[in-house]
Amino acid sequence: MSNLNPPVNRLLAALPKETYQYIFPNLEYVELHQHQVIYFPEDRFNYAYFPSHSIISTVAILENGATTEIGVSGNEGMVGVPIILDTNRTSFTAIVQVGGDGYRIAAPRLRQAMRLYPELKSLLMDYVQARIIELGQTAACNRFHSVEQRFARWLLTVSDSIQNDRFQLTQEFIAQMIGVRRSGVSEIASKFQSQNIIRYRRGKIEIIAKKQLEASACECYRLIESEFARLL
Amino acid sequence: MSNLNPPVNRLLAALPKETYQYIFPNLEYVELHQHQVIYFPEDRFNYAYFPSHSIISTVAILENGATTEIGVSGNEGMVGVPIILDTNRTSFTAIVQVGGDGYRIAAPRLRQAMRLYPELKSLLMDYVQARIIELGQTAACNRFHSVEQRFARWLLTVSDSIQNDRFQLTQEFIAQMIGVRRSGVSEIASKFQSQNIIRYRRGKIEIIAKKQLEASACECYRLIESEFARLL
DNA sequence: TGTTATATGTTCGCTAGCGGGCAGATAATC
DNA sequence: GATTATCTGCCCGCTAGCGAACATATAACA
Repeated sequence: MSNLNPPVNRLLAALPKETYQYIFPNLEYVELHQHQVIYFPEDRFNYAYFPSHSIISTVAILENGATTEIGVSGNEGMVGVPIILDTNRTSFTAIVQVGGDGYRIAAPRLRQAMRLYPELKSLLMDYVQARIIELGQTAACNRFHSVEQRFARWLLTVSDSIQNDRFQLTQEFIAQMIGVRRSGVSEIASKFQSQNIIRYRRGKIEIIAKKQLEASACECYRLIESEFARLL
Repeated sequence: MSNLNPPVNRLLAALPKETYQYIFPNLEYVELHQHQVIYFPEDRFNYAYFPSHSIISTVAILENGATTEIGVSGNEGMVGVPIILDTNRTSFTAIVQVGGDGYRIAAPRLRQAMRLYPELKSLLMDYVQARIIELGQTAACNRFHSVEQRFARWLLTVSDSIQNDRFQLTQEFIAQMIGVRRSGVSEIASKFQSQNIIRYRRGKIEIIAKKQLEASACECYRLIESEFARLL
């Protein structure tokens, strides 16, 4: 499933060599399976996850069952912000969106490492700030941007996160991520396909014209993308 | 304008006495005027603000000028999360929503105090976590809940933040906060008024049936409210 | 190979909320 | 008191997206 190519985790890779070398032996390699739930609301956070070839989504689930994604963590990021903040609680759900592999580290170890290595701590704090900007922008995006814009943004984000133009995702799942009806996704997907922007077939999607997809996406894509790029 | 009654800032008041007594002399009393901008996107954060009798909103402004509130800071909270995270940057705008008074502290001093007093640091980290939950829930709320639900939620939140059932806000301003047309607010407001839930008149609003307003609000109100209550 | 489960295509009626504009009411100002 | 600015009420045509259902195509499996 996962080609064990260069990118381990770009966030960790942004650390100074010495720090990285301290951290690395503390990491445990893990396979992440699509739709696997990393944590439920109110769960304790025992581990922080650093995806390598995989994506973990953080989603909010409302009382009526409606869901929407509020954060994406690929190999440019991590899952477990509450650990960084030393709080251990959340009200969201984290679920593997694109299966693959990654690394995890026990919460106490990560905290200890943050105490020992100020660069790690400041990197992770910057990461939290980037996630906050992502969240705020997503709130506005959900309010004002069309399904087409959000779908385009989302495809681009996923593609960036795994650094691959192909991935496996059903329209049903995508619909839950952007918080719309499946048939809404279906309509836009077939539109994009007819414009030769994407190609897809039963859960396999390929982006073939990234530029045009960017033109269809809302400003949120660029803004958030640049926010994470700044970190790395 | 501001009745200098008990509540200074409930977040700070949640600190142990000794810590609070250290912090307090570092605070500068400030008047906050309605619509005053505390910071613009990309501004440096020179001060953290702790509202007393006032509310500061954090809003996202899109390229087309559309605005929506992504966080509310009354006397249960503060403005300047990036200072806590030691990052000093944001992409949002903070604006005084309800004028009154508050306290501010220079960013370096706050950081120094956080180093000296672990309780302060952990309180503020918990606060950041609460704000993150508020943000994520707001993102979902913006996606799924009706204008009526969001308006009701918003009125309740404002009322809680200043601990007062009356406040001064025009429909135009409210519309910008919840990200809808002014006439949308107008319609729901007159509906609530006819149901004897609120009373209003040219920018003065009064909640007269909080219970019923809660029934009209979405789950987000309770969830976020309990999140902040946990802190204090 | 036939059967079943899963993924996608498509349609239809419906409504919340938009954009925009105009009129009336109340405050503020001169 | 007269004038001007601000705030609210109301209305209309319009559309994006919903909910729900049904049909078809493809993959998985017995």
